[in-house]
Amino acid sequence: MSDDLRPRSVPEKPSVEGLEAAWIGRWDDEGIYRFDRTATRAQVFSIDTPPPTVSGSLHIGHVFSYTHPDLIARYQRMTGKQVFYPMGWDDNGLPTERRVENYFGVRCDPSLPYDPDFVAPDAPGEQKVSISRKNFVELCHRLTATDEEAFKNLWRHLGVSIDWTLEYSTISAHAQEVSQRAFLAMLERGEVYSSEAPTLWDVDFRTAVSQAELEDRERPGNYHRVAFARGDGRGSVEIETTRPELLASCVALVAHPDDERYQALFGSTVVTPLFHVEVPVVAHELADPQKGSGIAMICTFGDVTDVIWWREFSLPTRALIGRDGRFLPADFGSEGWPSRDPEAAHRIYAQLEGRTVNQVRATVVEALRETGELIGELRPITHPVKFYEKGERPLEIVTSRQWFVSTLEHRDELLARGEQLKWHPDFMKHRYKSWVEGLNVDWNISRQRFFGVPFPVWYRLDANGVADFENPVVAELSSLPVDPSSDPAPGCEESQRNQPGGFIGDPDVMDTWATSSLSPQIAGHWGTELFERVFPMDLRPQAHEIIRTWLFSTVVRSHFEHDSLPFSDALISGWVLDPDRKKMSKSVGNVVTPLPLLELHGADALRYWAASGRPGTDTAIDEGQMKIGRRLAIKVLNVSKFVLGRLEGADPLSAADATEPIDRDMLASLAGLIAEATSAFDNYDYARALERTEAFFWSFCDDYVELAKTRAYGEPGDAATRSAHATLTLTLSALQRLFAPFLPFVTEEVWRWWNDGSVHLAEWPRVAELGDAPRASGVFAAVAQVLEAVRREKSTQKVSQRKGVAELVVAGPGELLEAVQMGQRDLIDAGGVLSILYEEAPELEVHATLVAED
RNA sequence: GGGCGCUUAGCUCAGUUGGUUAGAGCAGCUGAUUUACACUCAGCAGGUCGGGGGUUCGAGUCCCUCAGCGCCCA
Repeated sequence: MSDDLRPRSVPEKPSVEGLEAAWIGRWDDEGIYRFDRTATRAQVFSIDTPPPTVSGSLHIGHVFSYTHPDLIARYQRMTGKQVFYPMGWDDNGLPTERRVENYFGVRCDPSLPYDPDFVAPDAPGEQKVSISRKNFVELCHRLTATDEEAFKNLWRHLGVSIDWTLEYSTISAHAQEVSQRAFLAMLERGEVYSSEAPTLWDVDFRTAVSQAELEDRERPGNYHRVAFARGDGRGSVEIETTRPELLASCVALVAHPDDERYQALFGSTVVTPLFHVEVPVVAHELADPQKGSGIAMICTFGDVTDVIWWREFSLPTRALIGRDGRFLPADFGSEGWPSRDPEAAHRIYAQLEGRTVNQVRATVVEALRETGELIGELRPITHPVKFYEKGERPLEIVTSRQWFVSTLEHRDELLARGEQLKWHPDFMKHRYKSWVEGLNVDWNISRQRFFGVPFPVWYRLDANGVADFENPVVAELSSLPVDPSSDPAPGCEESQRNQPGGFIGDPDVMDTWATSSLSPQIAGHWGTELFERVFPMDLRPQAHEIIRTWLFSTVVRSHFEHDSLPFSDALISGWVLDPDRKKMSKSVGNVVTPLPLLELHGADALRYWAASGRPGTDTAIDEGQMKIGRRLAIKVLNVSKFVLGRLEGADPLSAADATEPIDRDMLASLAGLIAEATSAFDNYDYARALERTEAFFWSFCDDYVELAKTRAYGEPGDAATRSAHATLTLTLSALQRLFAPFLPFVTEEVWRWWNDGSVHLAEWPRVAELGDAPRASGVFAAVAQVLEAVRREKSTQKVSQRKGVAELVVAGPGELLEAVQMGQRDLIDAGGVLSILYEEAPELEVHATLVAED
C-alpha cells in the first residue's frame, strides 16, 4: 500500500457493469498472476489444479469448485507467496472418444490405413464411418481444442487467477513423455507388471476398466434352481444361480465351510447339467449361506468372487465370453474342456457359440427345463450388479493381457499416506481410507482404446511369431514420447513389425488416470529445476467423487516415484445441487450451465455464492445468494466512492491521525477482523473469512460511516475530521483487500482509484498497519446501540430518520454511559439530537423525544 | 452389512474449546425518500435448535439411543 492515502480518480457514477471486460485483459497485460520461476520453494505456494475433462459440458459445478482454490490462491499471493497456479486439460481417454464418435459419426478401426485426405462429416450420418486410428486421434485433437477454449473462457470470465503460461494437457507430447517415463521407472522398480489375467471388461466400449471405475447398480434378476448330479451317482445337489448362461464355464461348486447342509459334499465332485463336466465341491468363507441355496457355481468368470475362488483353488479356466460379449468357441472333450458326454455338450453348445449373454441364457434355461434339471419356477430378486461408471451393460470378466500397478502389496503404506495428508474438511479422509482398505485387485492401467498415452514397450516375436510378453523391449528415455504402433522397437526396422523374429508394439493405451495421476510432474516439469520449486505441491483442490481415482492414484504415483505425498493439503469441494437440493445429472435434465448466470449476475456475484459453500459441503444453486453478492459488490463501489470522495485535496493521512476514541475503537475491531480472516484463510476456511468480513463491512457502512459522516464532511485541518478520514481510509483499504479474493473485479476497480498496481498483488492486511495496537474500548458498539434505539423510535413513529430528537435520555451502567459520551459528538450528528441526558441505570434504556416539527 | 456427514426461523445457513435472553441474510410485514448507494435506508415479526434419555450449577454445543435425508465402502 502506498503511504499516500489520497485518491487520484473517483468516477462520477461507478458501476459493476463491464468490470470483467475491463480487467481480464489488463491482468493479462500486466502479468499479475505470472509465476516467478526464480522463487525458492519456501516462497512458493503451489496448486495441483484439477484438469477438467473438456469433453464434458460446462457446468455450474465448475464455477463452484474452481472458485474455491482461487480464493486460496489469491489469499496466498497477497501474503507474498509466489503462487504456482497452472491449468491443465484432461483431454485423453474414453469421454473424448465417445464425444468424437457422436459428434462426427465415426468409429475407430485400427486395422484401417491412415487416409491423409479424410474430411470429417459436418454432422453424423445414419451409419458410423470407420476411420483409421490416426484419423480418429486427429479428430480427438480437433474437438478438444475447441472444448478447451470454452473452458478457458469460463475460467477467465470467472476471474480464476491462473497463470496461463503454465497451461498443460494430458495428451500433449510433454504429458506423454512424463507419463511414459514414469511408467518405465515403475517397470524398472517392479511396481508395474503385465499379466494375462481375468479383467473387468465393458463389452460396449471394448476395453478393460479398473476397480476405481466400477459402480454397483441394483438390477432385477432371477434365481434359477439347477440340479447337479453327484459325481458318484448318488443323488443330486441343487444350486441357485442368477447366471445360468455361464453353466458351461462352471469349474466348481462352493459353499461355506460351516454350512451343515454341504459338509458331506466337500471334497467330492458333481457333474454339470447339459455339459456333463465333473467339477469339485469346495468350501470357502466367501460363500454366503443366506444366498440362494447356500451353494453356488464358480464360473470363469461370472463375478469378482469367482476370480478369488479361481485363484485360491487353482481352478482351471474355461472362459466363454469374448471381448465383444459373445460366446467364444469351445471344444468339449478336448484338452482343458473335459466332459463325460462330449457329444451332448457339443450339441447344446453349438446353439450358444457366437450368441450374446441374453440369448445364451434363454437357450440354456430352455434346455434345462427340457431335461428337468431346472427345478421349480424362477425366483425374481434384485441384486447389485457391477457396471462401468459410464457403461450401460453389466461388466463381464474376460481374460486378457493387461498392465497392472501393484497397489495391494503397498496398501499399508498408502493408508499411512492418507493419514499424513491434511484433509479439508478432515472427515473426507474416511473416503480415502475405506477405498484403500477395500482394494481387492491391483490397478489395471491398460485400456484397449486409441486416444491415450501408449505404453512405451514392444514385444519380440520368436521364429514362430509368438510374442515374448515376459521380456518387453522398453523405449530409450531419450526417444520419449514414442508410439509403438507406429515407431519400430529400438534396434529394429519398421519392416520387422508383425514378422516372425521381429516385434509387435503394445497395442494399448494407458488409463487416463495413469497420466492425470502425474499432474504435479507434468505441470511442474519433473526433471527440471522448476519441479524442485513446486513439489510436493501445497494444495490439491478437488471434488469428493474423485478421491478414489485422481487423489488415490496421485498418491500412489508420488509414493512410488518420490517417496512422499504429492501435496500436503487436500481441499475437497462439495457438489452443486439443483434448487430443490437434488443432485444435478444429465439424465434428470436439471444441469445448469454457468454462462447465462455469469452474464446475468456477474463474476463477483457467482464467486460470492461459491465462496459461501464451505469445503466439503454440498450447496444448492441459489440465485438469491448471487444477487446478494452483486449487491455487496455495488456497495463496495459506492462506499469506496464516498470515502475517497472526502479526501480530494486532503493532506496525506496516517494511522497516527486516528485519534478520536470511537475511531480508535473502530480500528481495534478492524484488527480483530483481520486476525480472524487471516486465520480462517490459513485453515482453508474461506467461507468463514467471507462471512466475518461481510458482517463487519455492513456494520461499517450502516453504522460507522453514518456516525462519522458529519466529521468526514468537516474541514481537512480539523483534527476530528482528520481522525475520521484516517479511520475511513484505513478501514476501506483493509476491506478492499480482505474482499479481493472473493470479489476480484470490483475490488480491483476501487483499489486502482487510489493505488498504484493491482489489489491482487497488494499486501494482505496486517494488524500492524493500523498503528499502535488499537485497543477495544466499546465506544463504537455503545454509540451504535444508542443510535439503533433512536432509529427504532423514529421508525415506530413513522417519521424520517432525519427528524430531529429534541431530547435524548440515555440510561445505563456507568461504563456504558462513559463509552457513549466518548462518541457523543457523532451520535448527536447522526441522530439529529438537540439535547442529551445521561442517567445511571442497571441496563441500557434509551428515550428519544422527537421534535414537534421541523 | 460397515463407515461418514447432515437435521437450528417459511428458505439458505452461522453458532470456534459447554457459559447471559440462540444469530445473520433472503423472503414477509411496516415505514422513510435521494449531499456514497433505489441494485437504497430504517424498523418489526418469526425458533420447545429432528425425537427421547443422560452427564453438568449450566447443553444447540458433550455422551447414549431412535428417526429421516444424503454420501462412501463392501
